[in-house]
Amino acid sequence: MTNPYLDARFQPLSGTFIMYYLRTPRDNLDAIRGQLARRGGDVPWDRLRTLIEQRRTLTGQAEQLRHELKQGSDGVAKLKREKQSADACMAAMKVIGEQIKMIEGELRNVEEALTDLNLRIPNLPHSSVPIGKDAGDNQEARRWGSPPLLTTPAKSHWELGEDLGILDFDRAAKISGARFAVLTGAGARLERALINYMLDLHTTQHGYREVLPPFLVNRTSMTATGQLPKFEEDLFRLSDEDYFLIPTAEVPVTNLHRDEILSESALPIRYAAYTPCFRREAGSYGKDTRGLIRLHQFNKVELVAFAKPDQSYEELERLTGHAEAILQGLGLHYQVVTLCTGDMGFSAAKTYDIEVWLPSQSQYREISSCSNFEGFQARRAGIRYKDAAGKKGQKTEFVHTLNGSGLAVGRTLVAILENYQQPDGSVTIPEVLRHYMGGMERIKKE
RNA sequence: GGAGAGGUGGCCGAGUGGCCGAAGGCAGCAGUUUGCUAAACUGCCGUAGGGGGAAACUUCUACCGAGGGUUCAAAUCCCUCCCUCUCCGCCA
Repeated sequence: MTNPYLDARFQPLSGTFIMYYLRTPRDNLDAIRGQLARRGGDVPWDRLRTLIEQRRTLTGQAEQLRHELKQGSDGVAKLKREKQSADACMAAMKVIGEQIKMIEGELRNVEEALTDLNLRIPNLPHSSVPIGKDAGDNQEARRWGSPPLLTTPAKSHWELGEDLGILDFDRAAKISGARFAVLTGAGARLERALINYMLDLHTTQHGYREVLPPFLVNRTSMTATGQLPKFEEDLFRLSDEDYFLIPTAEVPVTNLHRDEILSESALPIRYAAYTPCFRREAGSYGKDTRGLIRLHQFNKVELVAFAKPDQSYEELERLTGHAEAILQGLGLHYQVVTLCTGDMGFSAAKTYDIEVWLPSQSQYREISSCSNFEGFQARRAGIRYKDAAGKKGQKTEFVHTLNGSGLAVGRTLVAILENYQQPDGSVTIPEVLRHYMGGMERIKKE
């Protein structure tokens, strides 16, 4: 049995990951089982338990034998130095060596099975997360602003955009296919203005360091943040190389510190990154087929944070607030909801979604998702921290990782078109964006 | 794509089969000393897992890019892969 996630073509996941992950379930398998039951899902607990037992037994045997081998080999060296015959000892050690190989073979099989299984177990929800089975059980946390007062029936963003000549879906379909869009003229510039506005606000007002990462990443990175092994069908992958197009900047940016030990004084570390995002959208046939809401490629400014465990929930509130600040600056009405256990993503311990008001649909649509992953990604990625001074007794611990969209740029553009539409079909540009638009105040038909 | 050189602890850098978890140096930490931030000296100073101990600590195992192999014994020998650097080609 081969495990592609430990494939030697790429850096395998660190030993740290494997050991920790195997250990936790053993210590409190039942507690974890209980917590996990709240999010539904299926974990083969008996098989897990058996594998853990097997691993423990085999590891003990292997260590004992290796110890004997080491002693014996040292004995051989000593005998040879004293010009005595070591043949008997060498023969005995050869037997032990063979036993070790056998046991290590079994151990490898058990560890691969265990690793693969562990990688497919979702994160435990935080105690403050409401229990529920789907989006209907999410809880509204707060609302900001109010819907715009439109004097005419609200047009959809694709009608507005196509009428204004700034959105072109037909040509996008010709060049690429369904679920792609072309922005032109003031539309392209508005998208770029939004990216700049968001990055500028986060880097100058909110304390984030800007990052421009690769958009293609390897399998190990995808596994570390939790997209793999379970969700490969959601990703675009190159056929000739084992590279994946990132579905979010969370992947490259979180992996920035993979297999590193950060100094405690450096925390929290905050990054803001603009990247395009690529998603297969498998299984979403028929949903949001028109417009910019659900595309195979879209732009996003992502916020990523690494925090000490005792500060990560404070950080989640702060990060969510930073995403909200963008919407407030743009004057867009939104609500924040706390996702219930059944609606949360695989890797998250707690998630807030920010949903912006879309007049044409008379509903709130997700524009940001802010999550605390606690140690889930950090364990998979081997991201730890330690006191800078390296004082005695200072334990290296896993950091908590967080991230959130700040914001999804395409959907923000949608919200602006729809919320700022005028009776004549033009669109007013929010104040804060005007200097990024060369002073333009309104998008009119060209 | 072609040719070559390399990957050792936070960093630099020794180490071509056993006495090597790894010399030495730098940085860091603790302390001593000199009437000041500078210097000298001494000690400590990787990660993970298991056992023992209240703890300081101790003991076992693994790790010298990754994986496999040879051997009683591998940082050291062999194979595969990944990565980095230099030169040529190509290209933004």
